[in-house]
Amino acid sequence: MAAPTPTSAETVADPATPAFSPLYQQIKGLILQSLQAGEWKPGEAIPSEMELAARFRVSQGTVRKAIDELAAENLVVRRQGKGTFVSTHAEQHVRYRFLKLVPDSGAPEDLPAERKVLECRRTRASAEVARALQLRTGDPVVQVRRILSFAGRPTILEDIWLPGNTFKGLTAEQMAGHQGPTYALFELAFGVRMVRAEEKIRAVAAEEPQAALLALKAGAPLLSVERLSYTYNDVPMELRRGLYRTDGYHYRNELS
Amino acid sequence: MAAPTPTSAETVADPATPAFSPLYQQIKGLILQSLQAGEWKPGEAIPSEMELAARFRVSQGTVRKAIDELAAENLVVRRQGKGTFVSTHAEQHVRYRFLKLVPDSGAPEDLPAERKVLECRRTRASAEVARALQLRTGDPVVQVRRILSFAGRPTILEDIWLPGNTFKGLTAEQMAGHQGPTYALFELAFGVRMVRAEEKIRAVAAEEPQAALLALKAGAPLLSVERLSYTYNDVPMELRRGLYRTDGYHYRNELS
DNA sequence: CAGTGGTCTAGACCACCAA
DNA sequence: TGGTGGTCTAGACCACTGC
Repeated sequence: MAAPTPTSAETVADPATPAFSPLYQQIKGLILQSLQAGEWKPGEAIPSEMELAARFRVSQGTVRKAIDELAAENLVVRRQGKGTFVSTHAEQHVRYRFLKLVPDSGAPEDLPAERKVLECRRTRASAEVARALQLRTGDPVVQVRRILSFAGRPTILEDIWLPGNTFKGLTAEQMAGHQGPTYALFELAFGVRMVRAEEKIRAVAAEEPQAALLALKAGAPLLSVERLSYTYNDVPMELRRGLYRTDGYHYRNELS
Repeated sequence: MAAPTPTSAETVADPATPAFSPLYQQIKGLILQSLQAGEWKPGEAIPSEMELAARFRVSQGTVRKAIDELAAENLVVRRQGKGTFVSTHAEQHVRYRFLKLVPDSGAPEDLPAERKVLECRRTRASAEVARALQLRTGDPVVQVRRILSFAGRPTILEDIWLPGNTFKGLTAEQMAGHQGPTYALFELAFGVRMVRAEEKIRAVAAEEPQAALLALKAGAPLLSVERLSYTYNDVPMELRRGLYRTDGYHYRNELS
């Protein structure tokens, strides 16, 4: 910008933005819009800081601070000398970004989670599922039930609910056959990027239908992990309820 | 610094720092040293950015970036118009910084955790405890066992192990009688600030001695939360093993 | 080598807070 | 009112990457 009025909103390229907030926040918002509009696909590079600075008519430092925040939220990844890239669940250095279950014996290793899809069908949202996914009760949803095995042993029994409209046409074959994390499949096949998630964790006793699937006796303690995943703009896009065996594995968390 | 050699280490005030890293990282290290040396106590303000810039002979922007990182790690808290303050577990806006158990029914509320100390004694480190706390087997440790009750119901049974030398003289009366979080007591009485922690979470079945203390039948599922807390410099200072009831409460976690 | 992100500076001004 | 953190700029140089 030419005139020294850094805090005024109107100086920004896109006049539709009404916010009165720091310039870098507005820039962040604009980049975010391009991100969710799909202007740059997951794994691709976004324009360089200089380009963005020119596009938005602000200094490089301001763009930099905007991207800093996006990087802190794991929406983009910076690579020195190369550029800034849209985050993706594929080719993530940590194979499973949202899975915090690790073997008791040190390193997460490769965890070549074998997937077995038990069920994948269109159904209607229960009241509980509807509330979580911000749908109406009875709206179409896709439900998937599967078992993940580590080192040949069934370890996680998972139920997944997805909004039926967005995930129209998801098949058991896709869920079973794809490479890499399931969230990578969602990116490629449905253009849905899970950006953050909240988990509610409880200890529960295995009940009979599930216990058998995990090769356990009824009553055995299991970790119940209920995960609600969000895309951009805090839109919930997936509800997951996992039952984790924690003999030999544990859920690892870092606090600060 | 006068000459434009920003990346060289020797230009920094304290010549003892050998690192070859960005200037702001070195500054961060120096502030960190003052922090752990107790130059500023928890809750107190650290010098202003301008003062620190003058002390270290760098620009305000460089100090700023150093403090940014410290703030991101929750070691200090910035308050616009007032200053930057050393973090403390007392007067934390979230009463319990490391406790992620919340009631199923929405708001964390006040959670007036009633504490009942069952045991507080000096003993010797088992192999397992010694390994976690980086002591030798048989070294003196203080062990505390207590029950936390929420809304009058015993909910958490906790065993705590602390290095005996640092926590010499910790009494059951202190553990029971202090105001606010236990970590605030540790700051005040022993000058130990817990800065980050790692947790390993498992589902276990309640065994007999513990089940009774939590008013449960043996075999009931419990969340086992093993927490290793660190002070500055990644020195482990506390091992905690909690058994959480998760009927009515859950462990809440955010992923990104 | 050119292009990218990363660091550092110096100076201006803003927003907030307390006396 | 003066001091604090917060924002923004413009320009210089460094470190890494790939051609």
